[in-house]
Amino acid sequence: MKRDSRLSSVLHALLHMSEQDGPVTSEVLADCMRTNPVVVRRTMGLLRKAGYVSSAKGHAGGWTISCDLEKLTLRQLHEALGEPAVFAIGNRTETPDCLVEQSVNAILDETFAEAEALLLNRFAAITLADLAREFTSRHKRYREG
Amino acid sequence: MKRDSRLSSVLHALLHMSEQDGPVTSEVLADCMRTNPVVVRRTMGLLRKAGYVSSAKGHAGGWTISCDLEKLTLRQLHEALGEPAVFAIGNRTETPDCLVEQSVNAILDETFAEAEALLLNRFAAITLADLAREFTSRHKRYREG
DNA sequence: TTTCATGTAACTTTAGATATTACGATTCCG
DNA sequence: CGGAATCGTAATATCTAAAGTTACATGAAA
Repeated sequence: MKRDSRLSSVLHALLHMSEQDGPVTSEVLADCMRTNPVVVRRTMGLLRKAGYVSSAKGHAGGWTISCDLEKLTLRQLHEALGEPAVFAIGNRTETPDCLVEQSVNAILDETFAEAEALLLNRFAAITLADLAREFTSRHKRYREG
Repeated sequence: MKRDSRLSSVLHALLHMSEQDGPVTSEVLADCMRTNPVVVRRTMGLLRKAGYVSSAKGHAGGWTISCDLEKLTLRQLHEALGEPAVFAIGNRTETPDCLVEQSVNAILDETFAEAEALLLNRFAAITLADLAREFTSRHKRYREG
């Protein structure tokens, strides 16, 4: 399976936007993320629907953050992206007739659910502002050698 | 992405084998798992390399469990399968030049690593014998209505 | 009214899992 | 021995979901 990298993408985009005064165009974001403007619009469009960014057409148009980065969490972004499947491992059949397979599914489902809950809780505890601070300190270390 | 369902498959296969006296052929396993005998051989072959099952050719050949199910854990099976990627979500680029993306990757990697560690610890705590008992009680409930 | 943007549908490409085909090697039975 | 049963495995095809691309419509600003 190809991995879904949209969460990673939007984090990258939001941080770049947060360092910018005016709106940032899809083309600029696409360039810095080495992808296509249409892909950027598609993905950022989901964040717009959730109210985290806004977009403007025409001259001096582009994307702008429209929420408080101290309050925006990775979990909210994951939800805005439609809560894509977290795991690349799963059951062969979701509703098997075979009782053996039902037992296997039951145990695996329970285990994956626990791990997913942990992940989502961690996501809920990380704000974009946290990420911005992590970047600032990384950038400082980089400048200092 | 298509999810990797081999762990689920081998658990299913091993439980069926454990209820059988003699060896079980790839064809029988394939039938009950609704897949192809070649797929069964390919996957079971990995367990054979790890020493958990053995295979015999010719008449009355097939697959046999060659370890103690009380000691065989889901984690060992996951390892025998080559430790496939656990997550369907990931970084856009693994070694980005962009410092912003490096920060994003660092935080995501850390978070995914925690969730993966939890999952693997849970896997290490579940034996095939546990699964067999879960099946027995499920089967009992089923027979009783 | 031209240019710069987004919005979005339709289609193509790509990566990875799974399935299939084909054939070789080995073992057992008669 | 000869044939059927069975695994071993390489090569190829299929399927699925993510990502990329093309095309064109819409709207805003100079």
